[in-house]
Amino acid sequence: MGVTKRHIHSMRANQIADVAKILSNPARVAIIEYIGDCDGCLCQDISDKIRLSQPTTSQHLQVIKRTGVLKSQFKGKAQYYSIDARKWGQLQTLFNDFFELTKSKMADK
Amino acid sequence: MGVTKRHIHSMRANQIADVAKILSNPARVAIIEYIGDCDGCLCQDISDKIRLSQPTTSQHLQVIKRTGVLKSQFKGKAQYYSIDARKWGQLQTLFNDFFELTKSKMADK
DNA sequence: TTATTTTAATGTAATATTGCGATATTACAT
DNA sequence: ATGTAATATCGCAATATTACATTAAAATAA
Repeated sequence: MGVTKRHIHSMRANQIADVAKILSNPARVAIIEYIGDCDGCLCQDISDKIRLSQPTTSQHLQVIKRTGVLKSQFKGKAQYYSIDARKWGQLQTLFNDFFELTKSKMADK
Repeated sequence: MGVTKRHIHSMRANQIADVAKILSNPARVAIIEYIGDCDGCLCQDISDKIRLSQPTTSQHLQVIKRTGVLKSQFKGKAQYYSIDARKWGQLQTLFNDFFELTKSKMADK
């Protein structure tokens, strides 16, 4: 078939999967790492840095953007990307809670 | 093209992507949640619980197993799955470090 | 042995993802 | 208006993923 049956799972499971999907490609991980390094950076810079073409880089940026974790600020024709700290913290909490909950279940046994 | 260019990224970026890939499907998140609930459970039980066919469930279990986070113990014909607490802790650390590092970079700005 | 139960493997179909070239769009400068 | 630079979008080819039916294998029970 090939299509994920989202509707049969809990909202929480889908939520975690959605966030994990952002990080499930090394290019996107590298992009996030790089954006952290520079104080607002351009698509072209990111593209050069991670050594993927501009269209590919732009596409990955859109994927990350969809989750609301990316902010972008226009300065003329250029667009400076940065990470939304508040949203980033939320994702961290979501993940960490999942890891902790699973761990605490194990401790009971 | 369609194939991820792993080789152009850092080992760390690939590592994070590999772990995230496990959690990037809600069925696998649900499986991990359920395995936490029961003290060792069968493939068939998991399949019933998450409402996916036995082959599909088995396949997802293999994907999770590849990362070493799943333990399985045979008792006769049945195979009881459980989560390796030590490995689970390692994955949590990997993720949390990544989130923290990215966050700390933001704080500098 | 044979039957049953449980899990894994195989084959197949549908869909999603990845990456790029070509092109479009956007914003500014001249 | 025209040129230039930075991004985004489109369309494609290659590959990966998802899900299931069927079949095989392994272990036990009868």
